[in-house]
Amino acid sequence: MGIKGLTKLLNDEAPGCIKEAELSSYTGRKVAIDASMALYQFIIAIRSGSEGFAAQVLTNEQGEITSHIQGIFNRTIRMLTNGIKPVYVFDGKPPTLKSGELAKRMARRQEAQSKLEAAESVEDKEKYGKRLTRVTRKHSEDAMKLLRLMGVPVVQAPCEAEAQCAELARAGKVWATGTEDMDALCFRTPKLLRRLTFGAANKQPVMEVDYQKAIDGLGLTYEQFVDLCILCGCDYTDTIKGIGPKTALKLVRTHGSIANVVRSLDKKKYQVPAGWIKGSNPAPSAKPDEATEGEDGLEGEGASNKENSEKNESAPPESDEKKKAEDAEKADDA
DNA sequence: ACTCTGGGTCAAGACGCT
DNA sequence: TGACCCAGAGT
DNA sequence: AGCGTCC
Repeated sequence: MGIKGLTKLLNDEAPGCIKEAELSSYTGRKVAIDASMALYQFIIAIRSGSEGFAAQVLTNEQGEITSHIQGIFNRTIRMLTNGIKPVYVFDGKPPTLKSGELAKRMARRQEAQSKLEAAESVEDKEKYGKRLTRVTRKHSEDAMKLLRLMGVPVVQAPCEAEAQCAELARAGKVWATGTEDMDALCFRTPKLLRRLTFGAANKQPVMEVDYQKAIDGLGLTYEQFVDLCILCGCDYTDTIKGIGPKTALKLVRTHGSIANVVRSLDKKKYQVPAGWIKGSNPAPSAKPDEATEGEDGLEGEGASNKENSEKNESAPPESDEKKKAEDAEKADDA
């Protein structure tokens, strides 16, 4: 996923929305985390790197992967001891809008598959092996079980995890979304935290993005911001050749909406992909049942964040969210 | 000359001992 | 996937 | 900081 070049664009055009802070300044906060994303990173990264052989994931006696368990266990412990309260959100059914992108991924997957079979060198084998890595249903269930046993709240999202994270944040159930993926901003998470890790070799500070300051800084409404993201290139649509972040921002500012932008484009110069955005913008509303209500202005989260520390009521936030989402169908990979 | 896009690359966790 | 670098196209 | 280990 991800919006191509959004970080850089925000840095250039709305610098006020990004700030860096020490981990300690987040103690006491609840943070929603996209679990599938984390699991994927762990499975990619946690390997026994024997020299001369392709690095292997950790497994149990049955040959089942355990890297994700190592990873999520350590990280969660680390967060808890640092006073951060994670809420892990698991993906549900992928939105149908995304099917195009998913098909592309499948194609890339198969390409990697065949390249792996043809691979000679250790490096190639490793490279293509990693490219084949996926988070399966089983991995998610392992993680859920572990987290429940640890007493850490788990949420099953009806659809995309990032969307549910943002929704939890908007509802004040958590203070922020912790992710590397800027998509969460499109779902209006009031705060987005990047690099929320606690490695002993503490590399870089936490990066905090404020949603309200971001759209204010860009001078856009929420709808325009979504339009901008679509133009920049996201998971839901193809892009228009020749239009990147900079010009996309310029165009949206000038024309007000994506529909107007498309209308005013010189079609000879820019090829608009077939079947592109019709009239109204299809905001990636990823919560079929949940997010549609409560569309009204939910002010005050972004600006007056300091007071929110008291928002952490003693009860874990999972109870009602979970119920609603429990029956949602899950994506599974064959 | 400058700005931007696009296509390539690479790396991707966390611990504890030294 | 995202960050980065470099090449090339466009302004 | 670097490096081996985690299964």
